[in-house]
Amino acid sequence: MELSDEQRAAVEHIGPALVVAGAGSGKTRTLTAKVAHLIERGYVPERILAITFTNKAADEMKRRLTDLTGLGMERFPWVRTYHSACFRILKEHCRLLGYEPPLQIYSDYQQQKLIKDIMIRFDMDRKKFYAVRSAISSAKNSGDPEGYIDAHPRIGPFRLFDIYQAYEVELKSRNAVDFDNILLKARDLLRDHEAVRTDYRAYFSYILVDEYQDTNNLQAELTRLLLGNGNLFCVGDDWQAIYGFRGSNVDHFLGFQRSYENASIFRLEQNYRSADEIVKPANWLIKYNRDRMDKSCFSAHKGGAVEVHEFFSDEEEAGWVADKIAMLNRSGIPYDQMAVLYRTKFCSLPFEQAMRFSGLPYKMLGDKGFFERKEILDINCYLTAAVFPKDDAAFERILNTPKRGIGPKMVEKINAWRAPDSGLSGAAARAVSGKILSGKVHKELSDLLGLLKDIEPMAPDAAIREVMDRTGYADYLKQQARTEDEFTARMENIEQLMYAAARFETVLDYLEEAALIREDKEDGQDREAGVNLATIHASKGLEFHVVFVVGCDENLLPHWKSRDSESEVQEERRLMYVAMTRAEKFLFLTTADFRKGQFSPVSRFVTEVAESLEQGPRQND
DNA sequence: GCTTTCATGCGAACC
DNA sequence: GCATGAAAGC
Repeated sequence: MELSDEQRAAVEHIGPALVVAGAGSGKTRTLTAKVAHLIERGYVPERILAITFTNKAADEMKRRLTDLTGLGMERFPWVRTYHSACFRILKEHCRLLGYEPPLQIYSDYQQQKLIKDIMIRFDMDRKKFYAVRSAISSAKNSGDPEGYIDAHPRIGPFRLFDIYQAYEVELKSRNAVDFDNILLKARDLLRDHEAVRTDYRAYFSYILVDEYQDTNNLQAELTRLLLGNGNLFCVGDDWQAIYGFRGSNVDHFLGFQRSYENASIFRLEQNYRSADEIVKPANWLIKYNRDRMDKSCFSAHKGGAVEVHEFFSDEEEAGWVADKIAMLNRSGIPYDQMAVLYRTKFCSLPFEQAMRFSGLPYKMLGDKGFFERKEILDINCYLTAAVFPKDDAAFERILNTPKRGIGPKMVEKINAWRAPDSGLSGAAARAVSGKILSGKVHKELSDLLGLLKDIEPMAPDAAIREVMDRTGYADYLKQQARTEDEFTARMENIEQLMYAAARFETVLDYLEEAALIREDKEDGQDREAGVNLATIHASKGLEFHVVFVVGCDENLLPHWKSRDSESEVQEERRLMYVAMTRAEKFLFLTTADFRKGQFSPVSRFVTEVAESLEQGPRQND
């Protein structure tokens, strides 16, 4: 593999190191080369822990490693996300923390349901749901829930401590962990059980972490707990830290040398992606941030351009962007090499409309994850209910999906039959054997319970097929779908699910994997080429020939909620930086005076960028 | 008459 | 996707 001198120096260094890698500097390439290099030097691949930000990135890295080393994918069992690696560790030793295997992962759906139940118990306004969920999550990801709760004791008149505790007690009694608990409990395990810690420390010969700038407190602590010999290699770019809102803490990156004495710092400053005309104004912009490492990014590519355009309304802005895209496409740039990036999801609407109006193909990146789609959620709830009889959320969902004439009142009635320590499905079983229900409901319920019993020991793909056949799920989808296309798409999703599930031997194995994969979308091969519409967050790590950063209004980017805090404004500026550096050749920054019924001046970031454009050699039209 | 289903409007930050 | 109220079904 060809490497620059800077990349090579980082790859060949052994011992604690931080690689400060600018946008487009070949970060992933360096990381992969590093693992390959270690293997060449005799490190055992199975004992290398390489943490990636997403499952997709983990798969991509394994694929590259396979190409590079000739070893099979299975030789890299510890190329994983933090969540995936921690669950593996936690599962192994969960008895030490008082769990009874199998340990269940509560994904968003179950977590939501549980929090809502608890809020009803506390008689809280359901509008506070987001506040409750995010408080619980922040408390955990801070690494010190008690400390967090002391600092944020109340949600309205309610004590966060009481809600938090009620939620944790429920989770524990169901042998379940939510996503944040995967990290929190793994931390507790490694911190409090020396023997376990010593084992893992001895086992891992090298730890590598990608996107280290977006590490949260818990993840930083876990890294330290797992590190035995000081062989730590972290890669990232503090200028691109954009997940502070969900607990990421860039201080771990900035303070790396303080945390790891005698750590070496490597800088990758050459941008191989963007033209210098784009790199320069992006550098200029980021200089307005106070908290950042110094780095002088440059590019050897010339011939790019940055333009700023101001419009009266968002419709006008969107119309212009669509026209420009059509024009650029006529000049030979393929649609999928162009992207429209915006700060918040709702901004996409006028752009979608303009694209449709002009008949241009487009696709939305970071759309609903595969596992959050209704049909996938339904099927997975069937499997979950079969394997985890105590999972009320899953059972309640399938109880009346497809419609069986069992509504909320009937659920109440069934619930009255609940025995201590049994779930809703247990209550249903008692109601059936007690023969207290009307003919139709009795039959429907006993059929459902029979189905769950039958699929429990099956292979996952066979279980899915069985659910489809015996519930008439396809008919239900057909009747629900508004268009024929929607029906076909949903059925194709289920086909794909069956295909993916066939890789696993048991339903339990399959569910564990499915729960850990949240963000993976359908894979791109069968998607038609089109202009990419995405939030800036969703565009991280991607690159396009042409980029439009739209909605550069002072109330939108920076987001109005962030304006009062210096550190949040800095994060917004990094967001702008990420957006700009997605572009290879042409970058358009656009703004509208009037959007969604409100007036807003031009973003301060545009003003900052414009300063550098005036100094540069190139005039904008 | 009670329960479920259907129809409609409203709002959703980033994951 | 959720809340609401009207229509349909047991």
